[in-house]
Amino acid sequence: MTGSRVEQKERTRRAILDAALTLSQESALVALSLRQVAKEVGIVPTAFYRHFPSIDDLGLALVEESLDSLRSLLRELRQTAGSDFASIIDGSVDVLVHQVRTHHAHYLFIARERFAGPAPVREAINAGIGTAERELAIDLAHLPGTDQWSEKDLHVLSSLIVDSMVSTAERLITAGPGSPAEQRIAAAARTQLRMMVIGAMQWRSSD
Amino acid sequence: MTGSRVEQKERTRRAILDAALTLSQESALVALSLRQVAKEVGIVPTAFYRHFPSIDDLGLALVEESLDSLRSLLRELRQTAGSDFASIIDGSVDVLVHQVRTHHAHYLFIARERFAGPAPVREAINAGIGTAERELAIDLAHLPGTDQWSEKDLHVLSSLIVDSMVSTAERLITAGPGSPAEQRIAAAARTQLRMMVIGAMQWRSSD
DNA sequence: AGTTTCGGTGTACGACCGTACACCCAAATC
DNA sequence: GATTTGGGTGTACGGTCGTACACCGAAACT
Repeated sequence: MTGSRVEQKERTRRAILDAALTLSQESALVALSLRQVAKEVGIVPTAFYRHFPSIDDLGLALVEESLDSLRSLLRELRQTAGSDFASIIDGSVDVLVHQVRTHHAHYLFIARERFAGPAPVREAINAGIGTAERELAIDLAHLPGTDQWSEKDLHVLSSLIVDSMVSTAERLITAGPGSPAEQRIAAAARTQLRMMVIGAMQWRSSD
Repeated sequence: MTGSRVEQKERTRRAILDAALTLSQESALVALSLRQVAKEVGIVPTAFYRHFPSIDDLGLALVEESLDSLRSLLRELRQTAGSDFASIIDGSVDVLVHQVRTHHAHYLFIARERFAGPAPVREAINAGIGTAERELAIDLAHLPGTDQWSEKDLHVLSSLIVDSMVSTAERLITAGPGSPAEQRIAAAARTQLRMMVIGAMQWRSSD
């Protein structure tokens, strides 16, 4: 085993996080025991405390990690340029599908713990989604046609879009990466986004 | 204690279901122990088996009960008539808010267990939501303006609306019944539904 | 009236849980 | 080279878990 002491510690910490993420995929965070994680990692139960004060703190670290995936998704979405709405939508859905595929465990974790997790975990996740809605609202304000929208309406549209994306992500998770349903779900998400954009563009004029 | 033996048994069964629903509101179904439930009901742990073969079967019974609430919501929504779209939307959101208020525990249970519950529970819940989408699609087909929509597009719109309602319900749950946020969430839901309807009405003509 | 049925009781077992405590030993520090 | 540091070990404790088993007593049945 190579490496200095701090490298070794970091490696064990990572192993604990990975084991916890793997184990929490079947079942849930509340049903995760310190001893299960320790056994999976290959250390004795008490050694766990060298890295985390409690299982709850492990859970919180897992949320941070999963929210990192979410934030990278948002970053990638913002960079998804396109000449028209249609290509922006297509690109965004592609990004979503790809991200859910490559960070499947993280998004499954978020979906699971958003409502079922411990209170601090739930709050952290909902704060992350709230941030996504607020950032999207800012982006929407820079789009043509939303010049004289109220801030409230901007946020309502933003949360509508984010909700739809979250639902799509959840569907993608339960469908499983690479499944035949994946393409169907992606196609439906594109259509839904188009409908929403059309509705939004007509909004002020018919209000 | 009045009542025949079958009445008494039914009363205890109800007490078990109520206790389980109450206990599962903090934490989750997987973190629910037979002994906790028995203690809450006031019976000895082994007496539990006189009513359910296992905790999982209790969970399944709880899902059925919660899905009954969901079905009653759908029934009520279908009866929400109105002369125009605006009044149908307003009435529907009122029904949703009222249902989530009066059956708070059931909808919290559904939100929690939809992704975090045991596999049979998850499947039952998603089947219930799928049914809602299909029924809404049928209703949408009877509305003016959707004459020449494809079946697929009908279902895409239907799932968009249902997703939005589910998200609204989840928001209402976490906001808590009677909270100041409730009115804000309801108002946002109305706006979202209006945007979706506008988008849908323009759909074919711009496709 | 005698018998059966059955919801609820009480005890008991082994498995797993979190965690306190004393200990070991190699890397890091001096 | 002597000392300190700290990740990992092994044992041990009290608590909770699901569940098997024998038993009780009143309602239900014959």
